Amino acid sequence: MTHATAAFPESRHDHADCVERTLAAAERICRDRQARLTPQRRRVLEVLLADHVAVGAYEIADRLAENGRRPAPTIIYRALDFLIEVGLVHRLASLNAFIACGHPGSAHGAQFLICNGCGLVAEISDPRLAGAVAEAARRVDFAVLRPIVEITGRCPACRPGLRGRGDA
Amino acid sequence: MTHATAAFPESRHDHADCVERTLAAAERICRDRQARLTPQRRRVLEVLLADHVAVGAYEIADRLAENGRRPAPTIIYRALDFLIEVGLVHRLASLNAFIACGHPGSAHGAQFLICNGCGLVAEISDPRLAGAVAEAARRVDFAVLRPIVEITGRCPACRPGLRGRGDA
DNA sequence: GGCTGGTATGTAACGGTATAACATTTCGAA
DNA sequence: TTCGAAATGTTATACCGTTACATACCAGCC
Ligand SMILES: [Zn+2]
Ligand SMILES: [Zn+2]
Ligand SMILES: [Zn+2]
Ligand SMILES: [Zn+2]
Repeated sequence: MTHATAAFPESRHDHADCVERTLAAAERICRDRQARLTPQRRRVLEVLLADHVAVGAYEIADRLAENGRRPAPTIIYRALDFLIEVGLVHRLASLNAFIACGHPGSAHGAQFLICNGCGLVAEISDPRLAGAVAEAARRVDFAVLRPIVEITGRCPACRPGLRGRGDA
Repeated sequence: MTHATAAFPESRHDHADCVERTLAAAERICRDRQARLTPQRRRVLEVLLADHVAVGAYEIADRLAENGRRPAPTIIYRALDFLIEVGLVHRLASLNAFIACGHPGSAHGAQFLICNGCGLVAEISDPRLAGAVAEAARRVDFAVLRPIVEITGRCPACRPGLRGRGDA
């Protein structure tokens, strides 16, 4: 099992590198799109990259306040709109919160596993799940525009009876 | 194609009967559970049954205001909590709104197709889709508690190039 | 009947989420 | 340099949902 495919980032994964690579990708994606990753927008993205947990807009404002003035909600929402538009951030409807995209750049259907123990959010892109959604819609002649799949539950680390995965 | 299995209620379906049967089922379900379907709660359910569209809590209050005083939000939310608890109502996270359950009584995983043209919401209970969710979670060792599947799109009636379904 | 405790309803205030409307600044291209 | 578009800033407001506490209703029991 490689790190890249693990749905839940291991606690020991090199998060500094994780952040750095995502920011580099963000810069590249925005350049390619001729979209401007301004300092504001970048700061919002950095907040979301700080950990693999969904963060609300007001919480983002609070964190940005730590070095400077607290931006008004509208500032945050505009930055988020931009980041979502270019595919760097996803909104989690069930949490009213936002999270950095786990694999930006490639067009992808995303589904989310949300741990209600530690708050970790895993973004998966499961073609079979996406296919099942498409198929269910097709069966009733429904044209899909925006499929939302958000699964709340418990991540492996937050289960009491946690046993090894057999690869240790 | 029978009415009972059509995901999107045909405009010509006998909605009065649809409401009546659901209310009867609601009475029975509450009796079985020794839960009290009080007039308040029943009125909220009736608002949600008025059509197959999701309704927000404040909108429910507005509609109840038409015959009497407008109940405070907390009244509405308490009724909704009750109705959700006994399985008569679902909450749609992506709309911050509520809808009457399409097939109350039987335990069922539900997925929702939400038309952004007419607002109609179809509740489906697709075992293959539910299975795909369970399988995707299992693959990453995630214990599912509450799977949310809400698919926004266009219902057959709201598509411009609508062609017959072959059964007309 | 009258107590009593649990359930349901009523009321007021508040907190969290998101947008509207409008002013100002920044930036890149002509 | 001028100009228009994009981005940011400011204020106010709308919408969604909860907290805290008071009151009313409805058993079962004395
Ligand atoms: Zn993504
Ligand atoms: Zn966890
Ligand atoms: Zn109906
Ligand atoms: Zn429609």
